[in-house]
Order: sequence, then C-alpha cells, then structure tokens
Amino acid sequence: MSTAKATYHHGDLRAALLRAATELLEEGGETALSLRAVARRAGVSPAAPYRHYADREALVSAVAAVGYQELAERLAAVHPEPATAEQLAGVAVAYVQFALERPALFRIMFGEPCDRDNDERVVATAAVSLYLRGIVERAFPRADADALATAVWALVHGLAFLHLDGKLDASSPEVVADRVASAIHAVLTATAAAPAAGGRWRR
Amino acid sequence: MSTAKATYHHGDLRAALLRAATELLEEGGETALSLRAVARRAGVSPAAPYRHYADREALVSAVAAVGYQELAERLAAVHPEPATAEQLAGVAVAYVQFALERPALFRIMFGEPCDRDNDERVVATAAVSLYLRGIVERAFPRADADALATAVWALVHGLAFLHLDGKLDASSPEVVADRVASAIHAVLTATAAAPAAGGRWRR
DNA sequence: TTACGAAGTTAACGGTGCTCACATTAGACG
DNA sequence: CGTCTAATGTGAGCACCGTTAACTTCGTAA
Repeated sequence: MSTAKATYHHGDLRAALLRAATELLEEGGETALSLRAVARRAGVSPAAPYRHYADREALVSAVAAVGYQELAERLAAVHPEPATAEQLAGVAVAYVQFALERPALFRIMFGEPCDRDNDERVVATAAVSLYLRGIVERAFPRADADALATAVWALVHGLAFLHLDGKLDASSPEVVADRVASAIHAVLTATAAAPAAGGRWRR
Repeated sequence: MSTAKATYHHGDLRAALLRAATELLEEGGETALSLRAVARRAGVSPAAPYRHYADREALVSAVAAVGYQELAERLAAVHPEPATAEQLAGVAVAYVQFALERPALFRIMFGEPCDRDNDERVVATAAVSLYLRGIVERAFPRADADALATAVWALVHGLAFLHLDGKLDASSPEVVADRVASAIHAVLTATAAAPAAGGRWRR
C-alpha cells in the first residue's frame, strides 16, 4: 500500500505498463503484447502509454531490457566466477534453459531487429558478453579470448534458438541439458578427433 | 507469355502469392508482409489468398520453406563435400552471409515459432542438418558425430543471429567473414589453450 | 447442355498502432 | 494561499490488419 496512491492521475504508469506488458507476454506470447491490451490491463485509455513510450517498439525494448538483466542474474547464479570447461557447460545449460522457460521473452530479446539507440539494451548485452569473456579467459588463458568468447556465446545462443524452434528436441529439461553439455564437450575436443593425428589447424 | 494466361480467373495464384510475398518481405521486412498487401500486389481481392493458404502463418511458412531450399543450395555451392576444418569454416561464412544478406527471410525461417505440421519446413531443415553432419563426419571421423554436428550448427546459427541483432559488428562482409572463421578456429583449438597441459576434458 | 465445384469478389466485424484536440491536475512560483 | 504551467490521461478517429460469410463467375466433366 505504500507503493501506489491510486487516487490521482495514476501513480506511476510506465512501471505499471512495463509490468502489464511482461505479464501479457508471459501469458500469451508476443502477439498478446499489444499496446492496447497493455493499456487495458493497466486500467488506462489506449492513448495513455504514448506519454511514456514512443511506440510499441519502445515498450517491447523496455521489456527486453529487463529480460537481459534477468538472464545475467540467472547466469551469475550458476557460478559466480566459472573457470573450467565444466563450469562453462553449466552456464551454457542455464542459458538454454532460460530461453526454454521464457521463450516469448527470449524471442523479444533476440528474435527481432534491436534498435541500437536503446541504452539499456546495449549495456545489458555488453554485460552478458563480458561475463562470458571472463569465463573464457580463466578457463582458456592461452586462447584468443575475443574469438573464443564470441564462439562460445554463439554456440550457446545457437543451441538456445535451435531448441526453441523445434529443430532440436526439447521435450524434457534433462535431454536438453545433456545435449548442451555434450555439444560443448564435443566442440572443445574436436581437434583430437581430426584425421591428421593431433588435429592441428591446417592452412 | 507461356506461363500465365492472365485472362480467366487468374492462372495460378498461389505461385503468384508466394512470389509477391517474397518480394514484399525483401523490400519492407516482415511487417510489410501482410496478407492484404500480398493480395494487392497479386492484383486480387483481400480474401482471395484464403483459397490457397489457410492463414497468414501458412503463407509465411511457405516463404520460409523456399528460404530453406535456397540456403541449402547456397551452402552446397561453397563446397559440394567439405571434408576439412577450413572448408567447414567456409560453409559457416556462407551461412552467416546468407543471414545478413536476407535478414528478413532468415528471421522468418528461424525467428518465430515454427508450426511442426508444415512438411516442407521439417524436410528442408533436416536437409541442412544432414549436410552439416556429413561435413563433420568427414572432417572429424573420430568424434561423436551427433554432438559435434549439433554444436557446429548451433555455433554457426548463433553467429548469424548475433550479427543480425547487432550484438556483433556486421558493418562489412570482410570483418564478418574474419570473425566467423576465427571463432571457429578458436573453438576447435580451445583444448590446446586450457591451463592443464594437453587440455583434456576433466570430470 | 447443364449442373457442379473451384476460384475470385464484396462487405463486414473486431482488433490494431498511432495522432490530435481536449480535459484534468500536480506542483512550482509568485 | 492562489495561480499558471506543463505533464499526464481521455476520446474520437484514421488507416490498416486478419478473417469470415454470402455472393458471383466460369472451366469442366457428365
């Protein structure tokens, strides 16, 4: 009762809109996230949101931004400072599970063109990127950190999307976790499996 | 002049709709691909498409299906039967470049929930999957082919999306090609960069 | 030739994003 | 304590969307 007065204009729409939008997204997927529906749920006229968000895109971006934050927290919760390949795999599993648990949110975050001028978004994704880079530097100190961090992010990101799209079976969390872990294992030990003994990178 | 009669009902809508849809997608992105606009461009009433496609989703799926085919051809054109890590990298670059050249199409193909009951779609993606698996089996005969093929697809797919979303700089095709190649290189030689000499997978 | 069924049309419903002119009111300033 | 202003919410309205239903056209097979 301390939060909103509820008597005058509204209190703080913007926050209410953001919350309503998140709920609608969770309940009905991206299509359910219409500006009018959000306004309806916030108990306000269809034009009111435009006082706080330039357009639908801006509201969606705001939802995505909190999504990035939640993803970052989720990853950090797995291991504060992962430093081995197995811990890296654990983080990867968490990333994919996040995508599968909240598919609509994940698609909002990554599945559509992102307006570059949304600060929250770029900051948040930079955080994810840095976190991964840290892991890579600790686990593979002698590697090209930039390239490897990019590769790891892409690998994990791709696994998330392929599961999300039904390209890979995602019927149970266990099989997903297994597949993610073994994919990472396979790729990190691929050189050993190349035909030329030792499997050096040839050029 | 041999193709369409243009005198009677229409000739073959369905094909014309598919073509119009592809054009609109290319010109104005996903949002431009409305059933009404497609009908307009095909010179037909707004309700006509429903004789050939159950709903918008069905038409979009059809567009996606030809996208899968084109992607498959594009990859096959790089190397008919890639068998080394470098050739694999070449295929990866082609995959990412396809995504960047035709972003809207790529997003249609992968960026939204895919209805499982569209045969064309599942067949086409199976083809891509098999193609990659073949490469992996030839280049890394001693690896777990399933796991490694999955990992490679995910890696490449993730690289495509991260570039598409501006998470990675995609300003010029050259820097993209470089990044993709070195990411693959990095991940395939990661074990050698692990702290424990030899970099075996620990458990 | 006629009757049928596939393919196209028109009109309409409810929903959407967005804009503009207007009403209200919180809070700063005299 | 009163007043003015700028922010915030309203209502009506535009153009568009997907989808459906009832209707018309017309090639084709009996």
